[in-house]
Amino acid sequence: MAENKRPTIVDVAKAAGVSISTTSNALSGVRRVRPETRRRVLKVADQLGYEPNLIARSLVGKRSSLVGILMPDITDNFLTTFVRDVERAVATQGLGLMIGDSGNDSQREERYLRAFHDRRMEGLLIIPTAATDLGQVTAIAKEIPTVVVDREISGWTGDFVSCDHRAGAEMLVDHLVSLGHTRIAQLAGDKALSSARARHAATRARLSDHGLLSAAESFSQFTIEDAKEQAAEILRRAADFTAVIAGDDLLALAVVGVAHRAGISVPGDLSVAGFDDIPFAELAWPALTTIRQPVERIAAEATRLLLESAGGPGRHVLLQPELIVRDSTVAPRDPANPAHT
Amino acid sequence: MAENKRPTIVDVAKAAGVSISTTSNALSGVRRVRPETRRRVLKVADQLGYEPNLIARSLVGKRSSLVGILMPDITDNFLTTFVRDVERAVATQGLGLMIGDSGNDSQREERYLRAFHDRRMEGLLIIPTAATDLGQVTAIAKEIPTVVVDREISGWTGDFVSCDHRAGAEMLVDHLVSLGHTRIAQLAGDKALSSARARHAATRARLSDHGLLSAAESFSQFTIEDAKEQAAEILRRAADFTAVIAGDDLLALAVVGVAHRAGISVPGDLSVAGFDDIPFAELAWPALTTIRQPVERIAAEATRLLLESAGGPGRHVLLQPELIVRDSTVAPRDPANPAHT
DNA sequence: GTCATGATGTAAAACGTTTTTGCTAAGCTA
DNA sequence: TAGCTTAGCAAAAACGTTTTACATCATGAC
Repeated sequence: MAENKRPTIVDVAKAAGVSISTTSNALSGVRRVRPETRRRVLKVADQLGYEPNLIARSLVGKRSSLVGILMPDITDNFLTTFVRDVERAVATQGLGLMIGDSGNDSQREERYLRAFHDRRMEGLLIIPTAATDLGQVTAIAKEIPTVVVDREISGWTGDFVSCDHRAGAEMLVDHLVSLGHTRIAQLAGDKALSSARARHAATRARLSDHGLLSAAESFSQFTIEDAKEQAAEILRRAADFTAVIAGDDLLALAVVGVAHRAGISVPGDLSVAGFDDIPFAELAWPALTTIRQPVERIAAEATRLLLESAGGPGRHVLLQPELIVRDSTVAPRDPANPAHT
Repeated sequence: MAENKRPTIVDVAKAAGVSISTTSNALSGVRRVRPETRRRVLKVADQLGYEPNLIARSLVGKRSSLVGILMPDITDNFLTTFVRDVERAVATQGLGLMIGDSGNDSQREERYLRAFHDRRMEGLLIIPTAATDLGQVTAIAKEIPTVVVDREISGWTGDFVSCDHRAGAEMLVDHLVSLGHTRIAQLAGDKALSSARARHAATRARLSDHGLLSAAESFSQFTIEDAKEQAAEILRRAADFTAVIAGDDLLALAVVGVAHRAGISVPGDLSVAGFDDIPFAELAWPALTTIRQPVERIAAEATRLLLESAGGPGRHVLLQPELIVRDSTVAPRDPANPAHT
């Protein structure tokens, strides 16, 4: 099988009767070559089926043309969409995307970070966990443009882009209050995550702006098991509320499911609102009122920062979310006397 | 910033007072060096913070240590899980995963295939679309170990791994029939996809084995919009069935939603079954009866084939799915006289 | 006629590894 | 003592590009 070795640039050069450098220039167009020569080289390259070796190019150019993304769980529907949009964004720049899913394991997180470093990634997108090693990230960020997305790493001074979680939480509270709800419970997300904390705190603060208190509060991981458990828990513990604000759509859907099973109808007896606007929010029954994160813009901004790589002080980009009102939130039947008790 | 250039192996060699080759050998352990020398090299490398450049290593070793995965839509929950499991599997081999999401666009599919080829991937996993270019894939497969997953490309003679769609469909039919259903409709997936076709044909055949005919049949893309539309359509067109077998969980969930909105209760008036067992199947209300694909094993087998790369005739691996009975399927109220008409 | 200039091309260096080959000294056999 | 193996290390080739530094020649300005 010696004959089907891939042709290299020297094969092309030989066949075209010119030097390697001329071949390179003819192919890349970085320097002028005589049109006739150029045509000949191109033709020969085509005939031979020459394809430049990107690895060799990377070595000399010091550009791997690869960006890496590190995240705790790609099956989280928000992250899935984000990955898709990032991939689309970097692809238009001729870059590839290498993914690292740590599964919330800090050891694997460290391994991926090291791997990204060794592979000389051109940029890194990091969706941190609570355990993300600030020191390691900061060290790597000195050599590789790095932007942290969605959640903060405490102490991080580099680029950061995220949706305005606070604003989203406020929209949700305002929406429910305007519908007439006064007893609102909160099933917040993992309090170890800055995004979940921000939503939780903002919800609470906005409630108090309206002169209200959380009717009940609970926290949950963003996993299906825990979501179901905590949803059941909050419905059991306190029953005198007419609406639930969930930390994300997964939690909201869990609340809906558990409520139904308990004979509480949504939205009749209980309004439920989520966060993220994952694809299933629209499909679910009832369709979920939620806050839509501008995922595509987050992806676009993140890759933009990556490629511009100012090097100056950390830039913070906060993107505005949008309230999507669907069927899971309605006015309470009788605010003073909820039906499901 | 000249001082924080990354140290190379020659820096280490100089600092340790040995040759480059000795340094390389001491580091990699591929050839014996005197223990004392080895220790010195290791110590110096550590002090300097030396990290080998994987790109250079790739160039000489002709191994990119990267595998690529090409798929039509990563936001499809089945594929998301698959990607996660593949990533985990290749990571244990020290390999990275580069993703390509074609968004069902054949032009982008071709571009990705070319990019994977140029980057000298060590292996390729392909989840094809109806438009996947057999010629291109076959050509690339001559140089890069390639395995096609989940759906067939007609004419493909290489490695292939998939769940046994036929068996899954049969389980579903048997399950519904054993519950007492005799009028079963089918909302099949995209008929351009071999997997969806296989499920559809097997469902039909098994029904006929039981002496039954499809009460209604319809096809849908695996997108939310079309799913909703086709679900509504099939419920409108014919109402004399007591169960629906959907092409996947997304479609099943769409049927559930549309049915509820139309005042048809699931599973009271209508049983619904899906396929894939995506995470939401369990969370939904009612929890979805479905066929669980052995995603993790599919991922494991696919990467195994990739790395073993027999080179012989194409190997076919068919993995057995599992019936997961949940709440969305029950015995029909009155088989002869469905309640929802 | 000389000299700068621009167009075109080549040779060689560089990128950072791994691997092959060669060299030296020491140990062993006969 | 000659010959042979082996351990340990070094030198250099190789991987396939891009880029830099020259070389050549024609052109036009003065």
